[in-house]
Amino acid sequence: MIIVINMPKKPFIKRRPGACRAARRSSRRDAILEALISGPGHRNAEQIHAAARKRLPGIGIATVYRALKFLCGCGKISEFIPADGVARYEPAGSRAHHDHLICTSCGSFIEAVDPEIERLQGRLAARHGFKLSSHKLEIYGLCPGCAGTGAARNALRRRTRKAR
Amino acid sequence: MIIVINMPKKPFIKRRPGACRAARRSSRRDAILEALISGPGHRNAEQIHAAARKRLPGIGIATVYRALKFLCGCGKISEFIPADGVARYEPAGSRAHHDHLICTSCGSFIEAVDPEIERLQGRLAARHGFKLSSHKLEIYGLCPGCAGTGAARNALRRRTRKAR
DNA sequence: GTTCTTGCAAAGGCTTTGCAGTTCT
DNA sequence: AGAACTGCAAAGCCTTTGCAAGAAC
Repeated sequence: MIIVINMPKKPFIKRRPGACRAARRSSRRDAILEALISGPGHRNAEQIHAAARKRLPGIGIATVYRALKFLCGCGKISEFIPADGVARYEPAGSRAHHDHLICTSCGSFIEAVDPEIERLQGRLAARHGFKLSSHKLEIYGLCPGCAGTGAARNALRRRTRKAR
Repeated sequence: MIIVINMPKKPFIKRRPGACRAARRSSRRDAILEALISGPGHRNAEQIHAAARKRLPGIGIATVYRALKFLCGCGKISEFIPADGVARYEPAGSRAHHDHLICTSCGSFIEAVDPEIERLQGRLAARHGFKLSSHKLEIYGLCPGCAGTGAARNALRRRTRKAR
């Protein structure tokens, strides 16, 4: 698979006249971004490292961390840090913004979004004089699979139907 | 200041018949909880350690971490982990649930809550078959003080007035 | 006396950084 | 050639854990 990566051709950070800090194309970053795009979302640095290693066996973990930071800075990927404190990454742009439903039993993530909540967040920020730039909503609970008894599942199903 | 701490008198975790794991009263936990209650919210373990040290100079950082975990388990305090990955703590119960507006410039936290957002979160969870147990909403942006130019501040003020 | 708590130091997990060599422009 | 990128190992940070000593019940 070939992925158009569209790295910045122009310097993306200027520090001082002498040091231009132009970003260069690099096979490692390509491999990392490819690995990120072609695999499942919500993976941590270690998992992305493992995936990138399949493409470029010698790639080091430090390079992965540096690339992830770089790609975040470029806006090509986005970082998200759940309650366990371990950063997860996912491609940005390719998918719309979403929040996360996180199962406290099996650890799985579900992506979800509610336009009305999004809107109300803006209102809440404005109400406190905040200039909103981003937000993170994480909902913890039990996923349908872990919710337990059949009774509980049925109750859930009923509520779900109603909400839709 | 004297604070009624109301530690569990009964065992709060049972492991096996022999080992009862009853929680015992301890001056360290008292000091840590007092420090937490009497100071500002949203402090990390290190800051709480410093505050507790003023009451009990010899107290160790490990004890602080253990006490914070214990107090979370008791439900006396609540933990919250923002995007920097460093846990913050605040007394629970004394104040209602709230979300956080976090300034990306000066790092300050503002507590806020929107009942409608709370309600919609329940709906969103139900829609995906999730049995909601808790949630975390963090809104990142610029606080009024950091919002920059007077023009930006005025714009904010205008929007704020409107939202109210 | 048994069980829980504590301080210290060591270790743990995740992430960043220093450095010397390599690659890109 | 100059500047950025890389791998490795070491260090950093926050947090947890092992252990022997102390305190509570």
